[in-house]
Amino acid sequence: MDEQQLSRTFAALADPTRRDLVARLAVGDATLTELASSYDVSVQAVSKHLKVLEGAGLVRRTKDAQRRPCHLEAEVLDLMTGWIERRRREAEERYQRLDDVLARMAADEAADSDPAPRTREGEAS
Amino acid sequence: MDEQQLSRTFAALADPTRRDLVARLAVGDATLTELASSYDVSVQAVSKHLKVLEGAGLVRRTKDAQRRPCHLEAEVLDLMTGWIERRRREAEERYQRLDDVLARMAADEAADSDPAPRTREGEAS
DNA sequence: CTCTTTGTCAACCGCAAGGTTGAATAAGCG
DNA sequence: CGCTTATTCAACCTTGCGGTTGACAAAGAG
Repeated sequence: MDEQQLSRTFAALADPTRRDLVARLAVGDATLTELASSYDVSVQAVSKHLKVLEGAGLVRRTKDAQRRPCHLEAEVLDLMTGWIERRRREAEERYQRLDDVLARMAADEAADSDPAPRTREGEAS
Repeated sequence: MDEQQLSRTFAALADPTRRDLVARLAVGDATLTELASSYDVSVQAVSKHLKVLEGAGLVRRTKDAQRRPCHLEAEVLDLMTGWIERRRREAEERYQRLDDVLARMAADEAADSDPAPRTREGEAS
């Protein structure tokens, strides 16, 4: 059910401006106008970006008079790295399994039953 | 300059179907129809998804007769984790710095009754 | 050669993303 | 109080995404 959370977080970081905002906030909190001054888009656009980051749980906006300092909520990033590392590990395991190599050879043999030159099934020439 | 690469990779994984495809391919290579059978969308839609993943460098399609096995290129994932971990570390460092706590206190004080609101570290690094 | 399997290409649709401008709200400042 | 600053809300526009259907290419299988 945190699939949505994952989607939102990945989508949030898919935008270069938003990534830059996160990078900027990783260093220190900042307000909208402070942040917006770094980009050539309107303040409203940056506000929207921040709202997206907020929706992804990556940013929390606190209240201070009429300005609203943004704070990076870095723990959410662990959700992503968790997901990624899992796939990474699975792929690694698979790569190292002997069964896999054998299965690959069998599959090749089934595909074209000739004495094939075995490197990897990849580059067809 | 691999900003684009990052954007493409994050965007690719922002879609739940695509994430599932990656998860599926992390376990083992598969063809289009094999993969498509798991989802309730058309084969063409899945093909598009694979093309996106391919564009992000996450998948490589090899040729085998009329079918095209898909293989996960897991190293690209490291690009993301690299970026993420960097921000994570920066945020962590910042959190642990004493200066930061002091600045926070000063900022709080500034909010209440303040003569010198210039305590925030700007865009130094 | 014909038929079936596997996958791609092309055109189209609905919708949300990212951007704009313009007006509105909220809170310190003179 | 009225003005300025900081932020948001609302309407609108253009693009791209994820999906569809329909036609087409390529390569085994009969």
